[in-house]
Amino acid sequence: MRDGKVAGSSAADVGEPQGESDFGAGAVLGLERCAGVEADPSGAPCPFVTAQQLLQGKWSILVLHHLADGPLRFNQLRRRLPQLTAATLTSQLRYLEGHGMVRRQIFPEVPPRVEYSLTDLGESFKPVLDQIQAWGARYLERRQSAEADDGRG
Amino acid sequence: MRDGKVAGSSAADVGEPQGESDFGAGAVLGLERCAGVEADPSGAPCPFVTAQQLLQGKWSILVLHHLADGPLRFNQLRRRLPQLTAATLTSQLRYLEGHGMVRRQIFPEVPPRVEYSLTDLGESFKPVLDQIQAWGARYLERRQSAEADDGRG
DNA sequence: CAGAATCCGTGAAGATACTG
DNA sequence: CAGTATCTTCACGGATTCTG
Repeated sequence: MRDGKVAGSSAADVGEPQGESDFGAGAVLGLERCAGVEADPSGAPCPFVTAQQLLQGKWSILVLHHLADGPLRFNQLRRRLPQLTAATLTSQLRYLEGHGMVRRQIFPEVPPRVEYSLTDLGESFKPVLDQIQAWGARYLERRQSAEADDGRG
Repeated sequence: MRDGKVAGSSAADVGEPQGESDFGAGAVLGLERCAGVEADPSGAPCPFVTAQQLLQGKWSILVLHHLADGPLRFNQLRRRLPQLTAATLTSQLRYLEGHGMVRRQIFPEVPPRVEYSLTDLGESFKPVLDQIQAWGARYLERRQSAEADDGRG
């Protein structure tokens, strides 16, 4: 659904760069019961399912990563993710915003300006990004080794 | 493609629970150039793109998480992920195996038995899972707070 | 500059039935 | 038990067009 019409729901539409009311918009991840994870039979939702739903997308990690460097404007993000079209970027941004990961600040200037930044919850995602980067590097190293050792049947 | 016919390609088909040749099967993530990430203009592939491609799926994280607890048989995994059909699980497993994350050991016993476990590379993913869990928990906490504070518009 | 609306292609995931 | 094969669906993401 995140692709359809949302029509300016949250308070970020008023036109002032406030910084609160990031969360609690009602749009939360569809937290299933972890599909039977044994780690927490108390009935609590599974963090992994939660994370999976957020990271499911093709760009979520990338967007969050770029935003982790600091606030960015719409087209700045586009520049960093050339393969991402405006429509998709908007969807991703709205999705992340709806989940309290990203904050949207509108500056009512003459040239319209909108800045995206990580919320507190989004900031808390940084360690994940950090580990992901570390793992990715390891993966790439392994790949190098595999290439160097390629053809040894 | 990971959904189509693979017809026993890797060496894990021979019938003995060996433990090498996990990697280097040739099937590696399509490492793009990070879509213009400024963090590494040297031309190296982006770890985030790599990770994103692996985590793209709907179940990858869950499967890896369960496997992180220790080796599991096919139906053990199915039991832990009831919503996952056999076909999809097979695809996921093959996908992860092809990327060197998961090892498949076939025990040529009378009741057919196959065990899945994390490879060394898969083990190296554990920190990511750990951080994901930590973040997920934080997200859920935030959600609780938001619910408790709901309606304050 | 920033975003909305719409249509469309792809492919991952699900259901079902069959195999060894 | 541990898959495999096929069909179908549908959400994701892309291209295009239009607005303020």
